[in-house]
Amino acid sequence: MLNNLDLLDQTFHALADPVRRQMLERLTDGPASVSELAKPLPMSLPAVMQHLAVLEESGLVTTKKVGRVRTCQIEPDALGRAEDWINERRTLWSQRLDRLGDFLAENETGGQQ
Amino acid sequence: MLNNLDLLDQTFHALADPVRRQMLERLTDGPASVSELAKPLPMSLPAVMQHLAVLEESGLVTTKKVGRVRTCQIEPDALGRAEDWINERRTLWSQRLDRLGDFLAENETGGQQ
DNA sequence: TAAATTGTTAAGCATATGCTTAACTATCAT
DNA sequence: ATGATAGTTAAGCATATGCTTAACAATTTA
Repeated sequence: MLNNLDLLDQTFHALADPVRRQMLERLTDGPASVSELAKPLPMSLPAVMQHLAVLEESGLVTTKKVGRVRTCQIEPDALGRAEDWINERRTLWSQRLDRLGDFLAENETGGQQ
Repeated sequence: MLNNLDLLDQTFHALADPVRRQMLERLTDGPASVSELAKPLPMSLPAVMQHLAVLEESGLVTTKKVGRVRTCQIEPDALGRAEDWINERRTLWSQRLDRLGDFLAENETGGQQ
């Protein structure tokens, strides 16, 4: 539980917007320029740049400018942070439900209220 | 890609706040009342209720009121939605990186720029 | 060099978020 | 019935988000 938490905040926040998820899905097919990312989106270029900034701050995407073109690509490790938190919770939650199931089974002799 | 997406938005948004994650972590240990959830949090009860509302809307938490006490519990399946999206992306992303690695290896004969 | 392409910055604006306090309701205990 | 407990609702407020349009800058390309 480090300052790591702020990055988790930013990662989940970045993922919470369908436009940003769409951008990530596009980048799954390979690197893209800002304009390419913007093309399918129903908004101005500056708006796309702002979404891109959120993705960069979260670490989910990195970019590099060459000439006048900025190329964007995904950063798989960043997604790992969110994945780890969720997987850990899921494990604990299902364990808890299992124990609850056992408890209910053990007390099934009488009757359910 | 159904209306499912709105729920994904809500789920990731719910997870993007450290207070809400803390509430979820508390609920991992078992059901709790609203007051119990609020006790460790440095904010008013109404503020906690608002966070709870976000968690409920996302489906991550369900509640039930008995007498004057509202009991809250986690809903593992809801977390599965976020987990699935992330896991799918991670798989695709690492496949892409593998292909990229292969490509780089194949062209390693000459030299890297 | 002039024009087109690609991206960036700044300002403004409407709405959403995350809190607060105050007032209120419902239930339980005495 | 009185008071304490648990939760709820409403209003207000500061800040953050998600866009927009209007300049502006840096590269190509012609």
